[in-house]
Amino acid sequence: MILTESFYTRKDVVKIAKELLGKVLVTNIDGIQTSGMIVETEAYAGVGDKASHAYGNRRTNRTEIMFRNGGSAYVYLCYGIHHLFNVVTNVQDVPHAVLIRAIEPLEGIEYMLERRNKEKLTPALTAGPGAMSAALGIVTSHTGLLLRDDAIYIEDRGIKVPAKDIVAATRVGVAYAQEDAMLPYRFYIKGNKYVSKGKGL
DNA sequence: CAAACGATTTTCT
DNA sequence: GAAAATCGTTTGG
Repeated sequence: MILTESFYTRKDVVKIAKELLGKVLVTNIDGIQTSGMIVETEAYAGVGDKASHAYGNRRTNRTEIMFRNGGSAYVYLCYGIHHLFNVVTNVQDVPHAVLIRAIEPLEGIEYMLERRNKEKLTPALTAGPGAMSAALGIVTSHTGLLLRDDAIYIEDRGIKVPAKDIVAATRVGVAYAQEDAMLPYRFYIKGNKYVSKGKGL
């Protein structure tokens, strides 16, 4: 079943990040359906989190999406090249989000390979936030879409991830966040090949 | 209005 | 292992 608004509007973004592991992210873009199981996420706890774009209640045109009610997509362009896909959580005016960092390809693998200009399936196809977005066809113009729309949604296919297979670690690429960079806000499925290497693990 | 920078990936040495 | 690619957002003048 497709996750409903009540899944996203809960207040514990760290818990949601953990629960998203094993869920299936589906995109329907340009008439092509592609999907993959989420194997790696990161929580961004809004106002009090220096690594978040919304730290200190910073409200700009770009971050406005995060202040919405949970269940929207927040797509951000990084380094002018990479489209990073986030899920907005919590209720209106609380800018929490979960960055989806990696998936294990399920459907439409041939189209993902084509989008990424690759010949054969390797973990590099979807391991990492920029790579994953490219494979699924996600771009910044999808920001603000509801995750209940046809274009992008997340569903529960009954995949259960045992608690012992969920690993908590520090987030990637947020060294500038000082003490908040030490928080165990990154979660991934132990042993899964499609988990990104990151930089400091 | 101009300048600096980044929740990354790829490629070259 | 190191550096480049590349542009929207943010911040300062």
